[in-house]
Amino acid sequence: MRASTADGDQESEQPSARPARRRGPRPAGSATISRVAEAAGVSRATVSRVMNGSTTVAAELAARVRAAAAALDYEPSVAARSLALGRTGTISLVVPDLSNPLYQGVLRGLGQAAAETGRRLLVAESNEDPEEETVLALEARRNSDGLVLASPRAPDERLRELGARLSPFVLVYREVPGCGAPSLSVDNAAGVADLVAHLTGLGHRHLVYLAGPPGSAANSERLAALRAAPGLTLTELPCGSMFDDGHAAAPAVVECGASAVVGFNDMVASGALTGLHELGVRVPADISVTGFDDIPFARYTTPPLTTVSIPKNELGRQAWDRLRALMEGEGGGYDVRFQPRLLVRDSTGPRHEAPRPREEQDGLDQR
Amino acid sequence: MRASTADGDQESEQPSARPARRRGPRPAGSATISRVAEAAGVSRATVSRVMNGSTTVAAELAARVRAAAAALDYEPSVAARSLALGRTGTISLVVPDLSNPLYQGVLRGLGQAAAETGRRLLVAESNEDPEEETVLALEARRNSDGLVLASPRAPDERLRELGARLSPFVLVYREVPGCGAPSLSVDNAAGVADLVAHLTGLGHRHLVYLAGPPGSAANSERLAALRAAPGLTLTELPCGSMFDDGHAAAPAVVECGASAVVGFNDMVASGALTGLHELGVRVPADISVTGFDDIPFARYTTPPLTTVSIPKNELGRQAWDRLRALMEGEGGGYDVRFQPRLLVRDSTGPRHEAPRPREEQDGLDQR
DNA sequence: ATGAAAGCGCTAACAA
DNA sequence: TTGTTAGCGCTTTCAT
Repeated sequence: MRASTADGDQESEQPSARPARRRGPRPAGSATISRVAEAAGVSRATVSRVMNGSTTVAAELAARVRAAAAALDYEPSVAARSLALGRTGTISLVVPDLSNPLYQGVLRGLGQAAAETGRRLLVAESNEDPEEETVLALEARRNSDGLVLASPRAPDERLRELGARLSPFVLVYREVPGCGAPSLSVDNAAGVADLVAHLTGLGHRHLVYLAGPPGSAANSERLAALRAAPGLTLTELPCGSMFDDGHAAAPAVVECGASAVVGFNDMVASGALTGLHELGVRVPADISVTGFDDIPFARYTTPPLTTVSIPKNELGRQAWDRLRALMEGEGGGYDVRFQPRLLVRDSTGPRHEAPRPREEQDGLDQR
Repeated sequence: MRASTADGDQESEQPSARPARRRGPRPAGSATISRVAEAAGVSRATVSRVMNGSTTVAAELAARVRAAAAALDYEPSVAARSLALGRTGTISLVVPDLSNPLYQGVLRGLGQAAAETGRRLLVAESNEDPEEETVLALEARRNSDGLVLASPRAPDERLRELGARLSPFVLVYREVPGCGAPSLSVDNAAGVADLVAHLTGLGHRHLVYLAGPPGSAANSERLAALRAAPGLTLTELPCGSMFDDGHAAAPAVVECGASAVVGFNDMVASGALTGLHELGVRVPADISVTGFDDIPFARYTTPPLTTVSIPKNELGRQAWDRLRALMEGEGGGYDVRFQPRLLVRDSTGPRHEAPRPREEQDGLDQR
């Protein structure tokens, strides 16, 4: 009689057709440490020592063990080691959205840094659901020795109450004082200040901000910094975070009479670039455009986008450093805020005397 | 006296300064199944049954167990379960380069699909090193129950000899008959055929192909399909796979007199678009341009790029389906080749009578 | 329906 | 230097 598990019925009478589901943990009939010990005529402890590079093993024995291991294709069981050692050799990353270049950057940086010390990386994506994020974080944490969490929207409160169970972990793109994790974030205000200095240096006095999603902390910070800039006329246009949002905003941009547009991020700025182009507005001759983030795409827009570069990969690498320190019981609980770097490309230029064929050359400018 | 394990000597006399490295697997003083059993006054077996949703437990007992578990913040040890069960609940993905949209797509698709069944995903990146890829694959495989491998450059030979140790695994973007893994790939020839049909339908008879890296299988297939197209004049230009490669090729493109350019991929095509623009050549009025892959960026070039879309996410999702089938001992070892889909956007148009101000209106066209 | 007991494969005191 | 002996925390026959 066939096994009565939910198997799906194949051809009836061929007991050897399928790979015969085993029960034990070992991949195939793969060797265990005991078998190697037996084959080499030593104890399991000795095999363990050899496999872990302990120097206190006689050369002759070590050689015998290695030979036996090789002969048997022995590979230590990761699960068994994890259980005995109390650590998995894996860390995890949870992010809202893997299609976002911001998170892709930290994924790469983190992955590479962790790989250099032989750690594996578990990744999970929450699809922008903050609740899901915390659940995933917990889950991920249980499966690894440490966590890097990018959770831009989960309430501070929640993170604080979860802190203990998530630890050791580090936060990226965000600061949550009192949650028990160091945080690696970006100084948006500084980035905006650089942008503003660049733009005013080019003679621009009236800027229009293409605002990001209202819930976004990055947006709030960038907006606040913009508002705080002295001697500037600022028009704020609700926009979004996607290309199409920026594209749709183009008419309003020319309408408002600003000589430079500051996009919430590079996608929005690129969209604006395209929209402006379609409207016959020349960039940067008629109007300047800036982005934020420096996504890979930004170098290839027409014209290439002036933007503020944030060290995405570096954030990931450093997240690993911090996490490792934490896992090893070192300190390292302080926060750091990365200073972004202005990248001047071709989408910004000097403010033209008569920006565009518009009647209201109003008195907003100060010269 | 302090534990004499290799601890690194810090300040001597402050036993409580650092978090006191424990030895056991449990995160903090977290509860074990034994403690829960004790608290609930039942055996560990019963706790296990309750935690795993066995129905054969008296309601009253189950409730008591659940209460105890909750009170103690009990969370089963993943490592212990893995060891006892012989599986980890994790699968892994190894790719050459996480910054490549092709692999990002499968990462997302695979991750989401696996998450839906509660599996975790381990990812590793080889930085384009084929040798490293196989090492990572082995490594990854040992840490998980199954593997999805994108290894465009590792020799067939190597993959075949590793097959047994990698299994169960599935190959993406590649076919390696006899290696023991089903493969999910893309029908490049069909994609090219669609492209050619589209282009010839618009009157183009002379195409220029911006070739990808010589080692790339995708390039060979696309090129072969192009060569096989009847009634066409084909110019082949060595190019590459990056934006700058395409950009640099622009002069040669106009030089060769073709009325349409077929880029190896979207990056190259975008670069060509930009280069052509700089040379004052209008697209698609003067010349048509096509890409391949449909990366996110392709929608936003100017003009938006006509390209061949390959189902990147779907590849990932299906990879999961196949892998699951394999892990469960079902069949599913057959290969599938995805049919790409032509996406006509604005970078292609009818061949103009007098394409560009060039003297040699040679007799290559047939009408 | 429940419990006792035997592992899963490895590591690390401790003894020798 | 090497082996012995306990576990690490969970699952699962096998009895009851």
